Amino acid sequence: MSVFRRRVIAAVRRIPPGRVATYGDIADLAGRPRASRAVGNIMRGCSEPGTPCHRVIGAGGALGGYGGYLQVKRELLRAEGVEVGVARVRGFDRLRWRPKTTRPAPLHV
DNA sequence: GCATTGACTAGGG
DNA sequence: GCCCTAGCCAATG
Repeated sequence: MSVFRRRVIAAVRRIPPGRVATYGDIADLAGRPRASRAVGNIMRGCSEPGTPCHRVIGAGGALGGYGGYLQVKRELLRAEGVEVGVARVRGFDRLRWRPKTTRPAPLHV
């Protein structure tokens, strides 16, 4: 267990329900803005329990890989109120979790 | 300890 | 608007 890894997990757990964050965002929270790939590598298989890895998506609203669990990920996001297309998150820019701004709710649709 | 891989990102064609 | 290439970082073999 590396420090970076635990920080990544902590960042993911900080994502509020109904919100999503990109690997780059998680990496930034972990202190490595360019470690987006490493973030995905760490979450390989969602090692840590209680970690809403389904809220972690790719840049531009792309769900990313997630193997065959892509369907599950989409269902989980939809269950939280996040509209997900075939392979893209709708309103991603609105639902994107911003730790610095921490918007409680999306403004003007 | 070195080399390869991987749920990625941004830029160019 | 989609596909390919280059870059970056950590984990794994």
